[in-house]
Amino acid sequence: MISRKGPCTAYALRREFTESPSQYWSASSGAVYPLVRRLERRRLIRVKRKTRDGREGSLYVLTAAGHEALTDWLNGLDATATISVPPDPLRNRVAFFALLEHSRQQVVVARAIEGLRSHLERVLAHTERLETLGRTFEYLVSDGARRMLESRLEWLLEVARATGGRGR
Amino acid sequence: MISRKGPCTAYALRREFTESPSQYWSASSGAVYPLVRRLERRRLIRVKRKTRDGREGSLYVLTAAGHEALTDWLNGLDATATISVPPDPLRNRVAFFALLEHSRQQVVVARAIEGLRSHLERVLAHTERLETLGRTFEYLVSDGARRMLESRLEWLLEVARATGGRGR
DNA sequence: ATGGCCATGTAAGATGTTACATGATTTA
DNA sequence: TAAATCATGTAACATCTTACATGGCCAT
Repeated sequence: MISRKGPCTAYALRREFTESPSQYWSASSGAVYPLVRRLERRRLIRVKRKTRDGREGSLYVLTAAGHEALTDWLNGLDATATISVPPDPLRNRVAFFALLEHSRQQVVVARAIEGLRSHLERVLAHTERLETLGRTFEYLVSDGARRMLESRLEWLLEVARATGGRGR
Repeated sequence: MISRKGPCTAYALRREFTESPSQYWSASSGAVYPLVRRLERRRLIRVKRKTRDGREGSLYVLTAAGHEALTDWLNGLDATATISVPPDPLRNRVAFFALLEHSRQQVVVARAIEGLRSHLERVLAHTERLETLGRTFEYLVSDGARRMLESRLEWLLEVARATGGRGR
């Protein structure tokens, strides 16, 4: 993120995390400020200069070692850990679904389908906006999220058939 | 897992994690033994009896509070955090792909596509085996993983078009 | 009877969460 | 100018990783 944004403060990074539509980034100050210090200690980033408002605070940039670590990470796109099935709290719960009463299964799956549909609508709108703006990689990322939601929705419909079909 | 397996030791739980095709479970002894203690301290599980081989070790079962926590968790299937886009290290890297040279982008994406294809074959075989065995929920979970891989593969092909189409 | 794996752990260090503290800046 | 918010943190606690320790079981 520092490489993409240029010189920025720890707080600016926090904002990126906070505003991300993805919920998997640790945006708390207790996570970000110590993280920035560790990156500095490991010489992957360095202070370019102090901020010029009255506050304590620094603008960080990547070091050469930081750039190298970044391209290494990007080149790991084809690593097995990157490629193999990502975790999914929805799939994870269904794995233990047999422990739930059958009637509850149907209720909860039906509600999840509704929730997924409305979430999908929002993501789709966002994806189309990025496409018309011509922001290629942002569009691709959003479209990846959209595809994942669609595939999960179809899958949930299959789950609903499997749990509903045997009922009563 | 304790509820599904019946009385079992911490080590038996470790085995389940280790053998899971998903790589997101912490199977190290340094994670599992302390976890079991915490669950016991919080009265979600309790010792049913000691093991009968010569070793120290206990068989654990759920308490009433543990059953309640489990069904609460399963009923959270439709919560927003459960439903919304799950994290994906592949998508995450593509989000920063503009920082990589164009020629590297193409190489790495092509390799990722190959890797995804072969991974998908293995998961597909596993899914079909579970279906013929009639193990409904295990089949559904595996099929969810398969669908996710397929949708990511199609998406990667789109990424390849987008990065390749603009190249020289 | 012994070497290798099974089973049960512990210790140190890394990282994240939650809650709090403190001063600067902005806004009503 | 008082209240709200911005910005920069710290502290305590929870959890996970990596590496190690220890003793039981089992096959040769």
